[in-house]
Amino acid sequence: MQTAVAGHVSDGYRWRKYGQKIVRGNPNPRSYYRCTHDGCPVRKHVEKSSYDAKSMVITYEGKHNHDVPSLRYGIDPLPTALFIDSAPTAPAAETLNQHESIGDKIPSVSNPPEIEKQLTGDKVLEFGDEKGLESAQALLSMSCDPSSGEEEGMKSQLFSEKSAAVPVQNS
DNA sequence: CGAATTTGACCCGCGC
DNA sequence: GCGCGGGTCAAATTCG
Repeated sequence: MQTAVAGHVSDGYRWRKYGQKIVRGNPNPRSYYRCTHDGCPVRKHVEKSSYDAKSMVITYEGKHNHDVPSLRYGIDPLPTALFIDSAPTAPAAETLNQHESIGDKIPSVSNPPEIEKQLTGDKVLEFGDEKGLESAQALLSMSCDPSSGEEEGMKSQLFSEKSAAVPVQNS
């Protein structure tokens, strides 16, 4: 599954994975993506929540200085699928400390995907387990897309020129 | 053939 | 001053 992701437009933009690393406090690997667009400095870090494999933390750095390459995905607002927390990574890290030995428990807990079904709606359900990650990125990114973005309030949190970590719940 | 993903190693920064 | 962690870059391999 190498050439599947980049070619795939998760949020209207194309991302090239340039690295992956296991970070302390998270049993799950963190993936590093960069926008493949010419001259676009945007970077994106994607990692699963430390204790909830169904939650994803997507951190955006920078802002796209170009238009969306292709918008053929019905960019409908999916606020219900978006979970913007004011303190995204912090709680995750703290929670992790409480479960030092959850290394084996996490995978077990990731079985019941019913909760996110209600939260994420239908779109995410179309994706498989791993595909779900991409769907999360799509949902997240679509909402903060500069072209479709209308709510400056939300844009401020996600794009403000700073990094925005957004925990997304999906399967 | 070209583009993208994966894995490993190296470098930089921060904390103790 | 040393150690640890995080992040980025580069090379190799694989798929479309």
